[in-house]
Amino acid sequence: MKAAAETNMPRNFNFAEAEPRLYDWWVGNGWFKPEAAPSDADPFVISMPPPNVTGSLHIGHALFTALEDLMIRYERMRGKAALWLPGTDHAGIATQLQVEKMLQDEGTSREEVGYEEFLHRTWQWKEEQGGTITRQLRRLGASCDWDRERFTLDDGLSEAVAQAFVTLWEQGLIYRGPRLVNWSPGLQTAVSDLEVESDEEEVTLYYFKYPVEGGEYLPVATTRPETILGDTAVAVHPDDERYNRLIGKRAYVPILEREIPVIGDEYVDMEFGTGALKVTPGHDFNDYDLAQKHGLELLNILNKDASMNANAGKYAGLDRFECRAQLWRDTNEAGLVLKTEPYVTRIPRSQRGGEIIEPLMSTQWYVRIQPLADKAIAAVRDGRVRIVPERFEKVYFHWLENIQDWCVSRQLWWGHRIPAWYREKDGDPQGEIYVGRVAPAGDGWVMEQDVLDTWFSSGLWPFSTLGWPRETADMERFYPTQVMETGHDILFFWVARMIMMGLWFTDAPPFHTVYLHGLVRAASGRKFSKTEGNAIDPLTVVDELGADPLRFTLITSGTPGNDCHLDETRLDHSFRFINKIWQMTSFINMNLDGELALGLPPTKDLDLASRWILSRLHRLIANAQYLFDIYQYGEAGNQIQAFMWDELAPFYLEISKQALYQGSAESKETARRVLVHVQDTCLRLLHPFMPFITEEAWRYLPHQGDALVVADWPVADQDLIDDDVEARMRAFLDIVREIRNTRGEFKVDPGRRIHAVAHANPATTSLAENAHILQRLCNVADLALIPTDQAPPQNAASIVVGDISLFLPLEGMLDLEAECKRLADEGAKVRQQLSRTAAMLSNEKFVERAQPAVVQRERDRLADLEAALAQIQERTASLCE
RNA sequence: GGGCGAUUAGCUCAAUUGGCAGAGCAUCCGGUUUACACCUGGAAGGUUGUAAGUUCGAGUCUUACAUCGCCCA
Repeated sequence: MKAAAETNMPRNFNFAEAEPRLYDWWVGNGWFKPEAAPSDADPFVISMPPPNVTGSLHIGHALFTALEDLMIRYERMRGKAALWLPGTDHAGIATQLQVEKMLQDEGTSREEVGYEEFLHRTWQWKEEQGGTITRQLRRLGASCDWDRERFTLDDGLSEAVAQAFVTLWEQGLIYRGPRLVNWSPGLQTAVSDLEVESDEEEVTLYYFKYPVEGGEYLPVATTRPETILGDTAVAVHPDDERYNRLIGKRAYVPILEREIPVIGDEYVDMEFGTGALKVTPGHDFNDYDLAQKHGLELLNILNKDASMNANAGKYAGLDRFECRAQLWRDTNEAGLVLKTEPYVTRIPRSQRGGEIIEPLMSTQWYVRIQPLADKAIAAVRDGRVRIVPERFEKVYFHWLENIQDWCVSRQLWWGHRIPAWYREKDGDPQGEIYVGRVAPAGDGWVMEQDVLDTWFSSGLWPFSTLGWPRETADMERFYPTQVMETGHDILFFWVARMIMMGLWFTDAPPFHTVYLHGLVRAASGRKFSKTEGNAIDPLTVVDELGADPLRFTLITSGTPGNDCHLDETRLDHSFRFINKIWQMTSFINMNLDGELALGLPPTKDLDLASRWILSRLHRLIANAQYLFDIYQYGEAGNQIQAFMWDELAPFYLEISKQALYQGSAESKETARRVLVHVQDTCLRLLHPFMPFITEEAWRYLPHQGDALVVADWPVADQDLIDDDVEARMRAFLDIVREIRNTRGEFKVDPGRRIHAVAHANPATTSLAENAHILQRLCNVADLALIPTDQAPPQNAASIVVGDISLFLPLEGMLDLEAECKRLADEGAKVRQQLSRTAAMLSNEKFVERAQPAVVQRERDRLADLEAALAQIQERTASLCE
């Protein structure tokens, strides 16, 4: 099989021109679709964790895109029917806020325009603005099957959500009822535990007297004085001798003078604060539990906007913080204030918006999650689902084992409306509840206003996107999927819920592997944020450097699961690597001559350097494969880069010039075939990392097949891996480095050709046969072999590497004194290494217990060092004594 | 309070079952030799956070401690 490459390769890679062109070409040929593979190919599926439809690309998106695209492109090249299914989620709160802001700018509001119009406007917004992020993913080269793109509010996915909800209801796993929830006063909706972030903040701790009957009082401390108004008990520890005589007596809520009991409970920590605890069951989760236990009254003092309600007496109507200030002044006037002091505690804030969340009684829908969690625990426990890195399994177990029922209702308009209807019964407008896919027959039914948590639909994503609950061909072929790749920060939000829902509804784990990446931070270690101005904008990088450097840098900058501090200088380096790849390809391309036979010549026809580079290459393939198998993509990328930049380019390409410029027709042909094989293989290995440059460069190498994107992934040929060849070549390259150093030391003009002389032995003979290596790499014109009994030239520098000893006649340049010092230094270095190696080998336990290969390696080294030392000593004797 | 991670060159990070600690950037010295100045030859830079332990051998395994970060309560 022969093939010719395209000619007239441009001097540089024009990424700005090539990236969109190649992307359209790939899409146009349908190569991103699983149907591009044979119909009997094994599927490999990743469902993209759907980015927020309101979002625009940030560095975290770029990282997940780089990683998922890498996996997909790799498996595609391995012949799988690769499907990367993209989409976005409707992001209930975020989207609603976006549209509400728009309405506000127009001088109107959600309430004013009404439900129907609001939804209309939101869909309109989604159609116009919602494609931003997916357009941006394309710029990164994401090889998604866009024909299968989904949105969580699509008809099909909405059907899946309704189906799931109704099923859970029928199974008795959904209930509705009044509970204390995390309430967002600004958004006026309940949010789940996961959407609340509690960080330590400096606040004030207020100490005051709680009046108790008989003129006594209990000292109590609180960070939220306004909640005093909702107190329904004061608690002390039964063993607390300071206070326990007061248990059973009546206390009086300050200002309101409402009567409440003093109770005893071991829950109270005697050491903490004053040792007495005010109990506010309506606005504190712990107090709520305590109240349940003691049958205490539950009092709500807040309106939905966190202003005080009628239960707050004269404070009704005040904002919660105004009330706090006012009440404290009044308490002071009443002579009940003890003191205030600064205090650090965790304040619950909304993940979106940052306002302080209030525990508030309200009626919500809940999923009884434990049965689902149990299945999800078992699936990871028994290995049906594997989490990479493994340590996150502990985090996963801990969360699922302590999981609370999931509040799934949200008081929003944008989202999946809960498929429930109410009808008046016995005077209660919600006396009768119906849950089902369609409205119940009969009059008087009113549909539930609340929508479901966005994450409820995300949990169904791996299968709802494939058509579930319908039995579609995609569902049949592509489910379960293979890998879920996402950030470790959303292990609970997405991954755990997907596993729970997947197991529950499809009886299969939705994927067999969870790969978690870390967070990308600025080099300073701070989290990226626009306000701090330390954000690296991926689109700016793509504009300036192209998508490939960004992708390569992101993947090679860290290790799985660990956060990484992105260093911008690495972006420049990756950019230069791309130029390097281009120039290497260009060199090969310009040395082609029409059609070239593909594949390698027989090994016996290859010279040492060619066998060396092929051995190195196939060792690299084997290493890369190993690293891919254990998800160490970053290290694989670094190794490929190191091979190309540090071995292929500076050594083999240079050496091959001998054949290309001065060789026979056969040796030219051989060199071309080796070069093309090596470069072609490197481009294949790099394609999942850097799709654009590799695809474009590949056109300029003779090849078979339509495109690199659908070319075969390299497989290591063990027969080409040759330890002896590598060892010999390594010695020769050491010689080269020594000669370069020596030339530098004696200030030999780099352009000046020099000669070398050596005593003939098998090693030097081999080197003499490969003298073109010395010519090309250190400008040594020839290597003359002399009989061992002939004295070497005196005015010469000595190069000693193992059993090879070379003399460089440097008449007029050699400084005898300097040369003797050099020899002495060299001798000292060798002696030092020699003593270290000798010490190891004289350790009986080492020889006895270390792996034989390790011992042998040390023995070989000892022999080499001894030979080198002998040469140095001999030379020193003849030259310097 | 519980759990997890990190601590390696000035900075950002690597290091495949334990086997002579590496790279990029920065620094210093040198090169416009026909693939590449988006290049290239060389140099310097380390008690791998501390202290013990296991082992012939520890950045890697064990224990304790310190500092930083994250998650959960």
